[in-house]
Amino acid sequence: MHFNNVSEPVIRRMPKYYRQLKILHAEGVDKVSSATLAQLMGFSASQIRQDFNCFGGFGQQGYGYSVELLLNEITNILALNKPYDAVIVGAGKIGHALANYNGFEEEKIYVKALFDIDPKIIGTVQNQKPIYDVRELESYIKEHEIALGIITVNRNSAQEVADRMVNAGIKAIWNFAPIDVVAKVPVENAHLSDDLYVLTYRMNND
Amino acid sequence: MHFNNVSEPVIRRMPKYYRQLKILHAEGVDKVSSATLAQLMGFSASQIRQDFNCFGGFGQQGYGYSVELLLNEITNILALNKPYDAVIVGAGKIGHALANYNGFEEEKIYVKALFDIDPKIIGTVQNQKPIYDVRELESYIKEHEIALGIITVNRNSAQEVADRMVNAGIKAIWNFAPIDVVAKVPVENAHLSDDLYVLTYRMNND
DNA sequence: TAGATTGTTAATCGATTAACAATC
DNA sequence: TAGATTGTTAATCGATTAACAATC
Repeated sequence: MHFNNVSEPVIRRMPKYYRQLKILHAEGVDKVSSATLAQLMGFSASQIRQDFNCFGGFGQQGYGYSVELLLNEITNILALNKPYDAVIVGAGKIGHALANYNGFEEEKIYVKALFDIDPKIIGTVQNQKPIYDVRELESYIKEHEIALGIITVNRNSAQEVADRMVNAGIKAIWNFAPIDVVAKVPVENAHLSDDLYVLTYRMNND
Repeated sequence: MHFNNVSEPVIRRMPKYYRQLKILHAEGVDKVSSATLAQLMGFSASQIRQDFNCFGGFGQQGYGYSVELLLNEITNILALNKPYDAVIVGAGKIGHALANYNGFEEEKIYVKALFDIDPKIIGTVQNQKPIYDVRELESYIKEHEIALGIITVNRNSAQEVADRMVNAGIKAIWNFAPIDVVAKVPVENAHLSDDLYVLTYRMNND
């Protein structure tokens, strides 16, 4: 699959459709119209139809959309139909929280190992996840064909870690350090506190 | 301060300016032009000037922007010039990771307590943060005039916790449960995995 | 068939970029 | 003063919404 000319806002809405359709599917709903989905999600029906039609026509005139079929299509679009192995660099609180988040395995994203520089925790296993010396990062990524690199180190080391991940052949980076990491592979910079500042803004300006 | 008609995209860029200006300020830079900032941040100079002028004219023709003055203005706009007390409901891994995140106190956001339903941890203190019975949530919020409620429970309890927070007088909600929480106060739903799915999409479609 | 709802084109709306006069 | 850069208006671009023919 290769979709070109799909705009950023459309891509960002796809995970939201995915979540909503999983809920409908779990509830046993088997068809949904763009109008119903619009009401559930707070989008316009028109936008929903436009969005889906960026990837092909998944509906049926006069009927609507089959929840199961649409969910399958979106699963494929988001490439969540296959497993991904991941590593986390930075075995601090956030690293461990992510390592133990159950939602990942539900989507076949498997955190295989954590990496750190602290000799006190290197070599230990926490919640079935081994913690290795970060010096072994490149060889581990290569040997285990790790696709996803998760960065939970401090802001000073984040870019260096990203560079090393890319050199070792990682396919995408999810960065939680409060800095914009740059790489030639796809990157998502989480920037949690940006959302928090939007909250403080709204608390005082709404 | 009350700014109306500031569009969503502009609001979402303000934290990014804030971060960049803090860096420049820490580096001792004392003036910056929209062109320089544009280059640093990957925005257009025109957009930067438009954004700032939503809130007032902070620059000087022929000179540019004073880093310190601009940082102060944006700090005020984001209302980060005063302290906020916060509580976290859900003392699991993510709850603890957030409770111990140093970046908060840097912005005068103080996590005063965590709440949980697990009798095994209720009454304990972890990293200087007490864990209380969630039944005490409302009275604690009222008594300590807590402004910010952070939700790190599972998806089934998140909306109920949000409702209880609002009833107790909380001013804003930051939700990490994988569901859209709705409230009459400002809410940010983190939805971390949405970003992850954008990564899997891009891994396969770029 | 008639009713419903999609797929898709056209119209509108809003956000970004360009341009330039104001002015430091 | 001359050069630089803002603040702001106008032009462009892109995203959303409206409309409706196609069709199940």
